[in-house]
Amino acid sequence: MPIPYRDSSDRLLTDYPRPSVAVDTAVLTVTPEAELGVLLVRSEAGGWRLPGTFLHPGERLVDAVIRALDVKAGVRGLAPRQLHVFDEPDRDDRGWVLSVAHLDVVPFDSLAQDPDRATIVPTAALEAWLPAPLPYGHAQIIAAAVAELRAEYAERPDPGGLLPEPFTLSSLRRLHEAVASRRLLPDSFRRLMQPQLAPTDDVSEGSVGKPARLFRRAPAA
Amino acid sequence: MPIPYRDSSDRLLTDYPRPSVAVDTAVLTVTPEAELGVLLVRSEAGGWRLPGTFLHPGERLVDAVIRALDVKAGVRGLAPRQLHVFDEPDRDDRGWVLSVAHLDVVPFDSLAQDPDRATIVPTAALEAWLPAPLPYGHAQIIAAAVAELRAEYAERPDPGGLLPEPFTLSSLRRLHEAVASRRLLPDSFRRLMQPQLAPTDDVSEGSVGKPARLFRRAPAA
DNA sequence: TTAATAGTGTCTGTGAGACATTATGGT
DNA sequence: ACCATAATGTCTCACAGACACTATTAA
Repeated sequence: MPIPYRDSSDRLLTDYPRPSVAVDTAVLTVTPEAELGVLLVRSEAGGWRLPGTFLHPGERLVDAVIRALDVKAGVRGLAPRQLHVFDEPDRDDRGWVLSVAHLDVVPFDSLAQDPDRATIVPTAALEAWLPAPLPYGHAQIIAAAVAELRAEYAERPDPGGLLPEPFTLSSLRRLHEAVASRRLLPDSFRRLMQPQLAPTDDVSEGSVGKPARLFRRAPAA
Repeated sequence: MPIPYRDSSDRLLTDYPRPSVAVDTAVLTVTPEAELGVLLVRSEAGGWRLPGTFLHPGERLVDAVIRALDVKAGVRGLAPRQLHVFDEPDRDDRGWVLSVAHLDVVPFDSLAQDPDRATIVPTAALEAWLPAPLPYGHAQIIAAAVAELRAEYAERPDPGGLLPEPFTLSSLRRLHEAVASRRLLPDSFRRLMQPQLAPTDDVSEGSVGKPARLFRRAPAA
């Protein structure tokens, strides 16, 4: 129960109108075609938008993100990160709505898509793919999410856990190249990442060329 | 006027209780003693806290920050940056309150302090200085603000505009040392910062030793 | 045997760190 | 003349980039 409280204007806290608070999430993944993609769902208006929902009473933002992805896109098992609050008063025609943008990373195979409800769009070709611009500044959110993801992948091996273990350095590098959407130097990549990986005694098999050693993500640091 | 809208649970948007949204700001500065300090104001309960306020209807978060600093601490002329949303449901005993943490940087001389209302506390000695822990997770906010400020000062010369122009490389380095709270190597500092500064034809005077060239912050990049 | 890929060794250029040397003011 | 500080020159070491060379498998 709120405790009565007067601010500097001597109005009760509960007197003020309050904004609705929504969460919108850019779910990023790497497609089998090695492209960085984002999950979009159909909006009520018929177009496409990022999955989102309104925050329920007493709910954590993270829990609202997980709930929205489960209900709207059938996605589970996530670790969302907060990006930014979008607060333009006129950004949403449903009223005064603040949106807290989030980023999440999910393996492509975990995104069992119902094509009528959800789809994965390559971030590089977002505008060309969409019939109409995304509402509510969602394009800004995707841009911020991609920038954040690239910053994380530039430092650590697959922090989003997109690659099933064990994996080779080559497959890890191809994943990172998809995230960065540019070629990475094999030498520099190996020097940066190999110390952060746990080696196994196994090697890859079934392909031409010398079999590659298999690694797992590092146990400690 | 909000447009009626039914979500997946078939409840009207306006049916849901909404959270109060507050802004809390860590105003950082460097004191004449070359310490990194944060502005605290007296709370209604008698202790100390970060200056903050509730978001008014239709107001931008940035404007709420500026209003709070003006009203509660007499500070003007700011460029706040958003840091993070704190959403623990029980963090505020006045009810369901989300707090959007902000960072701002202000020259020490612009903080005309009324000692009964506001004070500057060295961030390094925060816990030792305070009679009681800060409420509402404000210590977390300060830690995040200091980390963000240090990241910015590691890259660019005085992005917060704390130093009056023109200035010498030595005084700029002493400022950056105060922000980082560690010694910086003069050689590396000069090599990183001098290309980002605009030289003037003047030199410092009135001190012992060879006069130093004076610089201004870079015009472009 | 050849093609293809994995993995290693090594050369080079750049830049950080360290420090010596010169420049130029005040005392 | 001497001291203090600014400014410059240069040596060394670490590392990124580049590339040659070896290793190991499938076809």
